[in-house]
Amino acid sequence: MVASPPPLTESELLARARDLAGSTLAEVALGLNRSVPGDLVHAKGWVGQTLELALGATAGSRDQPDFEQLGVELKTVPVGTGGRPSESTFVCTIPLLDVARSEWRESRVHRKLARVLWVPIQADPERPIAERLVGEPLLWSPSPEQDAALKFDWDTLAGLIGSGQIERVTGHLGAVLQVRPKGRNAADRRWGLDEDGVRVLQLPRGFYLRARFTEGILREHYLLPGDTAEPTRLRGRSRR
DNA sequence: CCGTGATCATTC
DNA sequence: GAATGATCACGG
Repeated sequence: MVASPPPLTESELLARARDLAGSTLAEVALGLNRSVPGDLVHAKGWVGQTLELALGATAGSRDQPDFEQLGVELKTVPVGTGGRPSESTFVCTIPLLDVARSEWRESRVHRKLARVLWVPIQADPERPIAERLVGEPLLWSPSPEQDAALKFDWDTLAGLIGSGQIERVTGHLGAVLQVRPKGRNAADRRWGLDEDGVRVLQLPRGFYLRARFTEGILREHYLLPGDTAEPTRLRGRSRR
């Protein structure tokens, strides 16, 4: 068995994803003739790319939905103990030169998040990559409230960047959406605009969903622990 | 060369 | 510990 052909419908995609739920990453990789890295230091995208292959995603690195035919984006999300996301979720890079002229409804963020297949992946650091489990998938579109929250942050952040105030845009801004570096390293540069509209080289950045926002998405669909109070268990104690 | 797949690792 | 800023591999 090798990579799957693209699914023809959302139902088919969802069915495939459900079939993978409960498998270990080693089992998924074995079916694809893929080896499993011992750690992710030099393979940070390995989990996402493996699931893309297993589910028949087609877009590669192009600025298109992973499942082009369906307009669906695939996102694996690492979850720790308690099933809560342990990382933010990368959405897309920011087109520094023309973000000023774009609008929310036409933005990359809006397009990417219009339809997302979330696949939680068990990712306790202690657990070897091979033994991590694939979780139950969730096919999601933003609720009106979620869309409004995303738009609010996007308007703010894109507005700052578009007006050349990118230096003021740190990871601290945004309730649900944030901007963080997204490049080869801190020396990487892309063309952007300064406050006078002059082309200047800037650190490339991307939009990310805060883990708390993703947690809310998962919580709508799954019953996550933590809803019930777990008052002071282990509070104030250190390990070992 | 750039965007996508993300997680790492240093700083709060 | 959590969050921000930095980093790594790959495909087209």
